Amino acid sequence: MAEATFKNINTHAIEIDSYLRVALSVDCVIFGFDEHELKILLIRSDLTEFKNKWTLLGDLVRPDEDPDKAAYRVLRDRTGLKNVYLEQVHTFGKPGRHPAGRVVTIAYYSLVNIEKVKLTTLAHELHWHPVKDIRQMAFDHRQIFDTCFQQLQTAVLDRHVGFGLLPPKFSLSKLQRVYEAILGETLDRRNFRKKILAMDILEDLEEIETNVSHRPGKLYRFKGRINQKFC
Amino acid sequence: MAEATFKNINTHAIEIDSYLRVALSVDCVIFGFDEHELKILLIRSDLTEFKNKWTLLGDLVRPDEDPDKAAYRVLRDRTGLKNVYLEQVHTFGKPGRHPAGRVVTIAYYSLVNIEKVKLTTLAHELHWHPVKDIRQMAFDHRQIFDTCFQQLQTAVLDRHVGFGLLPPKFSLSKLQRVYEAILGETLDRRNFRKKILAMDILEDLEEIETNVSHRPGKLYRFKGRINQKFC
DNA sequence: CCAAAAGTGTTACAATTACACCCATGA
DNA sequence: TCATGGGTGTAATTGTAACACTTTTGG
Repeated sequence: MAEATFKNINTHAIEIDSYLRVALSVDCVIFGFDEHELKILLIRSDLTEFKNKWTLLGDLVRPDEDPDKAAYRVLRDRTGLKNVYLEQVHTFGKPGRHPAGRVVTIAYYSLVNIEKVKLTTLAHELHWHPVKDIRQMAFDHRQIFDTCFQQLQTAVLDRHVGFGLLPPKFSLSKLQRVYEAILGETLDRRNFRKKILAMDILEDLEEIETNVSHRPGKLYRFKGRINQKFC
Repeated sequence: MAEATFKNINTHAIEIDSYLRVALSVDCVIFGFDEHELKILLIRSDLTEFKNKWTLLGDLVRPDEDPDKAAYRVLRDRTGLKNVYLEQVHTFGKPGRHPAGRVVTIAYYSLVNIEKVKLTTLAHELHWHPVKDIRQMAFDHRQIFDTCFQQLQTAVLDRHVGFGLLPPKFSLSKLQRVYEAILGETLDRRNFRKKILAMDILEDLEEIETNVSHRPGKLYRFKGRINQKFC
């Protein structure tokens, strides 16, 4: 079992043979919030193994590209957006997970303001899918989605990342709907407002909604960054 | 910017050129608990760039090896242990992080019962370091350690993973010392006991400590698995 | 004036914190 | 008998959960 010494990459200068290398990709679960519903952005695969199955947006990480940057690149290319919330979640690397050979993928989720997303191309039926309708997906993407969605549910309570799904100005009701969509449960309006306002993370813009056929809500802005992980 | 279509690995059958491949490693932050202190297992690097700096235990992931399995392999080879708590934390892949070229590493932390660890070889001064003494490390290993330690601090409260550091039978005081060592703060004894016992995750073994020069504590066993992620 | 959603406080309950004395053992 | 850590309960505080009516707007 244990030999006298281990030669490895942390302790010794070692040649990394080509056969030891793997392809590295990033896959992004891009969440958007459409009035009342959480959605993710998907395209169809053309691979014979997964013909017509839905897949996440991803790409190979380029030589000398930081994986985080690669994920931002995918987002920018697909949504036109630059300043979005992005968080690395988990790396999936089971052998056989990809028909093209050994492809290890780093999964990210990101939160975008869906109104700002201009889908510049609808190639491969790129479009938004309600989270509640997600069934089978290509590769292990269903598992990746599940992991990312769980992470989002934790993060919205712990770190209040939900603001990433909203425009800069929003009413408390919109914010509540975001929390409800992510958590999949309804929340008490008074308790929600109390809690959020007590956190002192919102700035009252002294403005109200317009063109709503009911009493307009006050508008707020999220103070500071959602967390340190912006690009 | 956005082209009409993107050819990528999720949608098209693509040749993965060799230059797109990277070396993939795993690095393990192996935590042990030595009476009153949290420690991690480190060795010294021989690489000229990091001569005599401390490094985590890691290795290249083998062709067709599941990264999780690779992490278990590293643990088994270095500690002789098989059934340990292991959790993937984050993947670090900044270009330039490793002098051998493009090496992307998946970081794990693991929790072992330090009494069971027989360091079969002391090559490269393999030994336990108090967490509080950790300073500089080779590569980006200091950052990896910080990330894993933070994760552990969250996990011990959320998922009570701390049991992984203890032998099967332990007293409540030992358990409390584990929590205190991980969190870096002292806890109230009565409140701690109340909380842990209320969770109904401990089995009273109807045994007591022996050979202690004070009133012996009752021994308990952790019911069920720490979480689903055992090997 | 009707429909729709905004705004607002109080009370009950649960969880957390703070805190001090006696007990069992080995030396 | 002394030193050491084990074992135990209660009261105060804080946080969470439940709950209903009035207001403002557009149609």
